[in-house]
Amino acid sequence: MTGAPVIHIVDDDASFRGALSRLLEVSGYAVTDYGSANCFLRSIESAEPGCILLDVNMPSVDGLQLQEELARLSMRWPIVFMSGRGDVPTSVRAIKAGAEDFLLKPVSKDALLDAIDRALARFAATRQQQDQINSLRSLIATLTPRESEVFALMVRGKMNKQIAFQLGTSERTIKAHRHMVMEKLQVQSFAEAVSIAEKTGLLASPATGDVENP
Amino acid sequence: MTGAPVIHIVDDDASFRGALSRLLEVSGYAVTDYGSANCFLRSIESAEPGCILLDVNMPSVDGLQLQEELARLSMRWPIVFMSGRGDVPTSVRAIKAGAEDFLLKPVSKDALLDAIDRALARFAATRQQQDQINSLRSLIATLTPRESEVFALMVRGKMNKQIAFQLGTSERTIKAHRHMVMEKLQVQSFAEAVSIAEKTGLLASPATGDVENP
DNA sequence: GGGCCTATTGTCCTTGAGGGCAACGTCAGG
DNA sequence: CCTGACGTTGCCCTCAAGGACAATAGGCCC
Repeated sequence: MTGAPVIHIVDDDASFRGALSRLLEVSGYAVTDYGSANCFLRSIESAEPGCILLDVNMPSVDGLQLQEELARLSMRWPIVFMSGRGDVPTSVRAIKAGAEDFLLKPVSKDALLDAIDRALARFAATRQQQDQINSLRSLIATLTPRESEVFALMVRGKMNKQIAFQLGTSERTIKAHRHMVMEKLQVQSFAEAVSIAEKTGLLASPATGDVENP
Repeated sequence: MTGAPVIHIVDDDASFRGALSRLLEVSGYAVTDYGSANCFLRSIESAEPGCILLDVNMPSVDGLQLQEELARLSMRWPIVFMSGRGDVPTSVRAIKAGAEDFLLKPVSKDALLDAIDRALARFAATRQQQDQINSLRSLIATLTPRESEVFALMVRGKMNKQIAFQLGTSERTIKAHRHMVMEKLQVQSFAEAVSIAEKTGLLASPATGDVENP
């Protein structure tokens, strides 16, 4: 099922959509197509991840609006726009919003395949690093509230005794929590723990009620 | 001198350039202007940092070429393009290469000031984080070659004895180097050292001849 | 040759981190 | 009422990290 990434075509012109589908399929891509933005949005939950070939001018919800909606849903799949009468402001807006490319109809086959390749490459790269962050976050999610507090303080370089004081408990307890943190995060060294905190943005957030070390 | 950021106008049309300069000056900006891309490139070393208002269509070196050249020089100042007869592919290329905006002549005053404000805001944000990275890198630059090796290994969670073995020296020596590293990086805790390594991309680079810990 | 920096190393001692073992109290579920 | 997860803590022991004090050796500049 989740083998190769899928190319999702969204265009209200059925004949164009069909032609495009066939073109991409013979080029070896997996393709699905939708006649409208709403149609795509409805099936988005079950859709295979991949990139989107999106027509700008569509009735009801146009391409840019769909792009906005996807951003709101945190669906950051790469988008390649296609437009018949492309104007500069529209293309600028699309690209600034993160579109991979903005092609003018009639679309040259080479340009299209090139854009799709770049989109898929970006997709792969993004997904890989996103997966990594997510797996780290899921590890962190297994920490109990108390362990999270200890984690946040230890990766800021606080000593056990300082953490104990700040949390109003004993050093031995902190050691116990710390042990659990290392175990749950599946790291062997303190350095790795700090690295995880850094990658997941934990160190960027404000120190929770930090008291400067005397 | 280095007070407010400067807006650098690059356009071959002298009258347009003049009008733009006056407009921006009365709006309270510091402005310099250049009649060609080469003219700008010649004075770039001594130029005040800021953003660039760049005409696309110029003889000899056009706006996009200047953008490329600046990227090659790692001059990542925000660029606002202006073009008389803007076409979609050109604008797409400019934005994809990182331009802040792409405006069509005649440029509306509001749109221009808005784009400039965004460009300057981005400039400030970028510069701030860049300055932070640079100051960290300059700290790292004070490390001797040997200290750098030790630093790279310690932030990967290696124990002193492992580092000593790998570098063919004694544990005591590593302790001495480690001490110097902490001092030169001006950090009190090991966690901060790891954090610096992470921020400066040191942890992303391949482990130098890493030997797995038995 | 003398002075200074870098790298190196040793010994001794202190402190911090971490683990083993054992135990206690609370609170939510079953 | 029993169980299990969570938070808690004491005692003791080991090992790693770090500082103090001291010393050696190679290079480089004056």
